[in-house]
Amino acid sequence: MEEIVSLIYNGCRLARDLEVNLPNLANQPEILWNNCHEIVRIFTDTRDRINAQFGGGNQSENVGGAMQQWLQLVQQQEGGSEGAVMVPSETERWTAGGRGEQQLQPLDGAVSAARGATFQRMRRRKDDADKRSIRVPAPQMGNTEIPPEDGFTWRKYGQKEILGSRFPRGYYRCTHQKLYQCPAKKQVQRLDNDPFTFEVIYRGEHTCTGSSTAPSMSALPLTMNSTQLLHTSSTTTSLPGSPWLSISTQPADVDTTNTNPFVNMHMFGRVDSSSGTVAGPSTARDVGNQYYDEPLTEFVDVMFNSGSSSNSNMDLIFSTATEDQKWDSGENKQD
DNA sequence: CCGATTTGACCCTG
DNA sequence: CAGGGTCAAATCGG
Repeated sequence: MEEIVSLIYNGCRLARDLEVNLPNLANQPEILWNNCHEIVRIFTDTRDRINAQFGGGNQSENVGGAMQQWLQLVQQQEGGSEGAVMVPSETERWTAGGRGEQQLQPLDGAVSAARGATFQRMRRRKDDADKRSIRVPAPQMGNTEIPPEDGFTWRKYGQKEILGSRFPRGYYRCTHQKLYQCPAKKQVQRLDNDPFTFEVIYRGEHTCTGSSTAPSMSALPLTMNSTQLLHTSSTTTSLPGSPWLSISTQPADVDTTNTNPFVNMHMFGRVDSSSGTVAGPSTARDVGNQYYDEPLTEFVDVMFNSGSSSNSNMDLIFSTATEDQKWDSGENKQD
């Protein structure tokens, strides 16, 4: 067991080092490739060991179940210590940077007559209380054009050139809007002065997450700074949370009474409620407040939950070399 | 065939 | 009236 923990720890450390050194390695693809390979190798090895140790099969479900059991044990050992298992409700998390909710309103006749719609579309403007603005770094490898994943599936319904902005703004709504009347929407736009950063404005809250067919995972952190981000996504849909995942390998970040380094893996979120200026992509942003830790259980859910998504999350986390290559080849989908 | 994306037009807000 | 948000037809892709 300790061996596995050590492996994971090493992998995380390597990933972090790689991220820190990314700017220096940008024009040294071979080193970059080797580093990525090493990380993948470690995690693949870890997966195999976990499979061997926890229950015979080699499928990711086994890993997930066993891991969850193990984590429950760990958490029991931790006792009810503060910060260990407190799961903020989804609503609390989603409203961290703002408040209010959004309901469909009955329309007045004129609009529906013109549009043949049954409900008047919601139109709220800038000072909308329901608006949460965050900034997330764009992926620095692979396709840097796509907005980062946040664990939900979004459907794009519009794109507009914005006056004074170099980049268009994309409009997304929750894929389950129709099915569950989920009012969640988001706008994604690159920052003019920092093309490696997306500004994402969330409106409305997800009402679809309680359903068994809706994404089973709960909302992930709204944002984090670039040094905490592991970029893995190369698609625009349904990678449940992985790029938002941040694994801290620095015990100082969390409760140092933990003796198990793996227990120090948390997810961090930071709500950007300000609209401060933005530094470059590799600089820590000075806009934050309100750090909060995601509990380990939730992290594991994200990693191992085999529930709703067609993708095996385990496969995502412990991607093989072939998956790896998608990172490099998955780019250039854009206009 | 069905769901997602694109894109021009429509319409509301400031 | 300008700019921004949304609709919906056309198109794309699995």
